[in-house]
Amino acid sequence: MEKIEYDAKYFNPLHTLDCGQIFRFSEFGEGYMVISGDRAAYLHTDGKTTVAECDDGEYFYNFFDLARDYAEIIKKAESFSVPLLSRSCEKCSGLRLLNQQKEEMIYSFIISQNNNIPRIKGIISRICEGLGEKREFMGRQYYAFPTTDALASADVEFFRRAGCGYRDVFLFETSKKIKREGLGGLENLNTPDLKRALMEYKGVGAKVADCIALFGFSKRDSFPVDTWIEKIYREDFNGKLTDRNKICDYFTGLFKENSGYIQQYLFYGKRLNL
DNA sequence: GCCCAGGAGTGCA
DNA sequence: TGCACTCATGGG
Repeated sequence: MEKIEYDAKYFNPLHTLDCGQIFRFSEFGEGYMVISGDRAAYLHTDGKTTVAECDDGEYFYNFFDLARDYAEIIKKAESFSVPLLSRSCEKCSGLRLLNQQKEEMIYSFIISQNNNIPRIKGIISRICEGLGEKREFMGRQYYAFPTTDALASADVEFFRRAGCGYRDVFLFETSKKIKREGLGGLENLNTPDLKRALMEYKGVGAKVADCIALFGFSKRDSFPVDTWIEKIYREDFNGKLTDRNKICDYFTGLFKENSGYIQQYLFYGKRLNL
């Protein structure tokens, strides 16, 4: 077991896990058990130091984005002098963006469309239980995210039974496309090209593509626009546009390479009613 | 019963 | 291109 320690001011387990970027975690011990792909980690903090315990330290060091200097990002974010953003930076400075698994993000965010977070978590969990390998971590059982082949072997009814609703066909077709083509063609694309390529998947529109690019491909110049961001745009930026694509262009033009980080601070801050 | 949830596909003007 | 309609499902 490896142990990673980090200053809690810039690594808060709750804020990092609860902000809507990840759906596979649960309360465990004094903190949380976090699952990514087929790996697990135990994340906890005493308020001074945050600790991640895991079998693969290198993987989770990257997963938790620990090479990135968040003090720098927050300083930049506060320079925009947007009250909501500054309040969020102050209270949620420990929110880190995760570097997650590409395939897992594609499925997760297709499921997320027109859906709520508790239900999304339940659906993903049932898909993993149905098709993923059983594993154990620190005495607790969990299921790995299914392999490409396992997902492609499932029929439409499997996804329906997992509670996906009308998204069952999207997931079914996505599984076939990934098995057929792999994800290699999505490597080394710039963000606009990646976004276009992701939107070739059924059930992936602009917003979902931005989430996959941001969390799965570490494209921090992405800025997903959902119902909450629309609300923030109107109420906190006095914006008048209604077209989500144009709202996205507005924010990425403003925040540039820090768009993704700032989007999360805004999104989470608004949801916490800061 | 209603409305909403980290929206997107489809058809029609 | 723009816009309305529809799509399961669970929670408040």
